Amino acid sequence: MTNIWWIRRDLRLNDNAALHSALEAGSVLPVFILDPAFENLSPRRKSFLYEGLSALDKDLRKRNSYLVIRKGKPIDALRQLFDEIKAEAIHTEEDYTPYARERDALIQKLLPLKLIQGQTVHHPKIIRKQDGRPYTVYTPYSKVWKAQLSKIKLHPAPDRIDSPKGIRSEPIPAFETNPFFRAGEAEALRRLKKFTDSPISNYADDRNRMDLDGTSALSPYLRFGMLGMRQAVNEALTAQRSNANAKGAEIWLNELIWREFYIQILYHFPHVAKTAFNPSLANIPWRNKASEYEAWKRGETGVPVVDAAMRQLKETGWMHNRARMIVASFLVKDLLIDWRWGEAWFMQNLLDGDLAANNGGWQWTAGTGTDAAPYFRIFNPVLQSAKFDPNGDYIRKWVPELQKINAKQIHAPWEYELNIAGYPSEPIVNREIVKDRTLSAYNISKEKVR
DNA sequence: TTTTGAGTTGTTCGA
DNA sequence: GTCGAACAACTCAAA
Repeated sequence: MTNIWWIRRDLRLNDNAALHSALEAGSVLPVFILDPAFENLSPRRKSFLYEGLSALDKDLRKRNSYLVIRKGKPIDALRQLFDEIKAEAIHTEEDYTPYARERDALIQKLLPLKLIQGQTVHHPKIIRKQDGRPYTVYTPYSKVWKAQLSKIKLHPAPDRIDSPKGIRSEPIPAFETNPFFRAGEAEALRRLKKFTDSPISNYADDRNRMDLDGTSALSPYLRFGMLGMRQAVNEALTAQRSNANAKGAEIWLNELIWREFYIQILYHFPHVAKTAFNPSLANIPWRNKASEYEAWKRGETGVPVVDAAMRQLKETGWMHNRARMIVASFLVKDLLIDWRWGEAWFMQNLLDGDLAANNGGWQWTAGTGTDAAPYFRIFNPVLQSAKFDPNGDYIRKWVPELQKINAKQIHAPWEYELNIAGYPSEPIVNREIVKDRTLSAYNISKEKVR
């Protein structure tokens, strides 16, 4: 009997729990469904997915199998396919977003759908406080997460996958290769090795430097499961045992745990997808000036580090983590634009756009999220720029208009009478008014609830 | 129930 | 240039 391996966010053969489960049951048909819900993703992001599917198909063909693509609502496509091949069951990696949970619950009523845990190390419902409620603070959560970690034994990629022949498949949609991020499992593993070979040793310091390749840049691969979370954690644990890498590995492991923390937050508090986690900050009177939002999206705010980061996003589909915080703080605190506007833009454009992590990050910056937002957490983009891009190399790379500006002047060119062709002479907002304006808007929301 | 210690990622100011 | 303190008040988690 044939079992369907329904691929969603696990485009890999190594350590794939759903594939493993399907293989134990018999012959396996790998299936990916092009859901109309993908339509509003950026072309770059869709390309990353399609290239990933193409890479997966090639890997499957080396193992006597192939990828079947179907289009439409998953429930319809699966019922059709299920009848067509007289399948025994559908095995799939459990996904925890509200959309996925609703979709899968509906399908489970009609078809034998087996949800296999694999997206996270710990299932989001496992880690709880003594009183049984989920954690809402990262540090105690992470301690328990680590304490409950047992030895990770990875499932190797299967040598051979036997699949029924000749099942109809849609073609993989055309895609453009992204020179900054090639998709696929082989590329993910290459990057993982490259990162743990070297940058991880300086990760503690360099991960914040926008001008260096100090981060793992694995997020797009983790997002689509071209690399599994367990594989990444396993590497972090291995690196922790080496003297040179121990500190960096510990910090990297914590970053990985942040991923699971936010997956868990979304799982237990699905309202965060729509509104503030903290109810007292759900009624901030945003300014929401559309022209400023557009300038932010285009990278034309007149603040070099913000513009560089926004252009990096547009050109590559990825943004350095430090830069994400800076542009988010600028949109929310300096322009007083609803964090959900920024969240939506990131979601559309980031290759790694993931509801849980993206929402968690935005709510954190906005101060509406799980940790209490100290009033003083308003980033000064000029200071951040000077600190984390000291020579201005990151800015020059993405904002060609500033190519000739020196390291001293590049962070705040408006302070020098430079007259730069094609670049705003002043930032779109005067920072002197920002702090008061933002704090009073936040206080209005707090008072409404009180 | 009460108490206690702690909480990712900053900025500004003055010594 | 460097350093430490102040910036508020609140909620969470555990004892």
